[in-house]
Parts: sequence; structure tokens; C-alpha cells
Amino acid sequence: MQQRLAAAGLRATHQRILILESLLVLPGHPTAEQVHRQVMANTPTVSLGTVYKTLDSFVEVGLTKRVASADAQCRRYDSDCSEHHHLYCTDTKEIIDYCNPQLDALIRDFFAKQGLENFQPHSFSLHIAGTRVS
Amino acid sequence: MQQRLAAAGLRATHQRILILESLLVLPGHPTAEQVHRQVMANTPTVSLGTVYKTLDSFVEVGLTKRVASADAQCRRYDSDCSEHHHLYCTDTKEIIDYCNPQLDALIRDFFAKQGLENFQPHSFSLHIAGTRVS
DNA sequence: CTTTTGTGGAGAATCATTCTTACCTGTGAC
DNA sequence: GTCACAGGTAAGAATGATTCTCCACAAAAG
Ligand SMILES: [Mn+2]
Ligand SMILES: [Mn+2]
Ligand SMILES: [Zn+2]
Ligand SMILES: [Zn+2]
Repeated sequence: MQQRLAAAGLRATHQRILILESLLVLPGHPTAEQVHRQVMANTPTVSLGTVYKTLDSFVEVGLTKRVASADAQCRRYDSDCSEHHHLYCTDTKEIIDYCNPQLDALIRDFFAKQGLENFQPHSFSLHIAGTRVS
Repeated sequence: MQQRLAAAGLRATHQRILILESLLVLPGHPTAEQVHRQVMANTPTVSLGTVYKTLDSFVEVGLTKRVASADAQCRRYDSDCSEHHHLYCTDTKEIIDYCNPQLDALIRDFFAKQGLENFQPHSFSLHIAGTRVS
């Protein structure tokens, strides 16, 4: 953890290490509140404000990403910073990770050939809305 | 407008017609607040709460969509309900429409052949993050 | 050791969104 | 026409996520 924080240019404080560990250990796409609960299980003195501020700085330096969502009432964070896609279940509101290098290649090739007007793309993420089955 | 509302199963009240017209006339991906301002220009008695509730019911019946975004502090609405994609400018925070039937076909074909495990997709939307150029 | 700078905690403040409640409006029955 | 009823709306309060302010503390620098 210390190394990751240092590499990102952040001082490795106790709180930051805890918050980063909590983020990594939580499955799915946790909210700041969920990260806070996880942090509190270990050290009950860390404040929710610190979790918010720290997650923001993590996003800024690329240690985590925010998950895009259409109807979210609160932000969700993704500890997986590699390019991947998401399945949005319209029934359960779950956001499920979807990783497919073939798809990545397909999209990259598409835009390599036929570029965008007045726009330099940096990353692609496909949002697949639908329903979970059996 | 009346017909659209009726077809969607909503009574065509004065306020709903106004809100739908305002949504259609506003460029880009307006917030509820922006829709409210547009509505107020015509009829200054419509309340912001009504705009929120009405936009929600429009989303429910498919007259509009919410735009997914990672760091939004408020919801944005899209009067264009056809499947299309979005460019997210990380500099200006603009969300720009991107429509490309070839891309749609590519994605549809990809998932037609090689389906998803335990998930029935209904719609696809590609989020392209990057920066606007000249 | 002293100064400077960064970081964190507590709680207030802000802002988008939702809820409550009472009033109004259109509709159909009679 | 009157009446009853259902749905829709305005106003403002309430909620809840997020941000800010301010002060104490810790860590680095000199
Ligand atoms: Mn908490
Ligand atoms: Mn307003
Ligand atoms: Zn993810
Ligand atoms: Zn759009």
C-alpha cells in the first residue's frame, strides 16, 4: 500500500492505507459510506469526511475510478482501474463488471481506423443495460 | 405533444406539455433545474418539484432517459431516446452525443455471436472519455 | 528546536432530490 | 347543472450525499 500511495504521489498516512485497503477488499462498486463502514471495522476513529476527501484524491491520482451510472443517488467507486465494461441490471440495479479483451480490441480497432471528429479518445467503457437471468 | 403523452399513457396536462417541450428545445443534456428555467420562461408558476416528478415519470414511460455520468453532482436528461453514445470531455466536463450506426451494428453483432453469461442485454451505450480538440 | 506544510476530525453548510400536505382541476355519474 | 372522485400540482419541509470550515495535530524542512 505504502508503495502504491507513494508512487501516486500521496503521503502514506495510516488513514489512507486503511481506506485503500478497504476499497480493495470490498467486492463490487462500493459507496463512500460502505468504505467508511469497512474502515470503521478496523479503526473506528476515521471520519466519513476523511473517506470522502481521500477517495476524491485517489480518483485524482488514478488509484480508483468513479463508476458512471444513470440514476445513482450516490457515487460508487471502482478499485479496478483497468479498462473494463459494466452490466447494469435494470431489475436489481446491480452493476456487474464485464471484462472482454476481444471487445476492447474490436472497439480500439474501430476508432483507430475511423477516428472521431474534434475529439481525442483516451478510454472506452461499454454500458450494457439489461436483466440478469437464472 | 398531447399525442406523445397520451401514447405513453400520461394525461396531457398543461405542465407536462410544457416540460416535454422544454426538454426537447434545450440542447445537450439539461438538468432538472435547466428544464425548470426553460419552463419558467413560458409559465412562471410551475414548481421545481413538479419538474422533478414529471421528468421521473417521463423516464418511467420512456419519453426521456437519464444520462449516465461518473462524477455528476446532479442528474442530466436526454430527450433523444434512440440508442446512441456519448463523448465525455475530461477537460470541459461536456457530454457530447455520438451517433454511429456502424458502431451499433458492430457491437450488436459481437454480442449476437458471443452472448453474455447469465445476462440478457437490452441496450448498449459506449462511453468515450477523452478531450475535445480544436 | 522552530518553522512550515500537510493531514485529519467534528460538525456546519450546501445542494439535489424527495416527501408531505392541502388545494385544485378535469371527468364522469347522476 | 351538482356531486364525488381521481389524479395532478404548489409550497415548503425533510432527507441524504457531499463539501466546506476551522482548528488541532503530525510530519517534514531548515
Ligand atoms: Mn458512517
Ligand atoms: Mn428554479
Ligand atoms: Zn468495475
Ligand atoms: Zn445523448
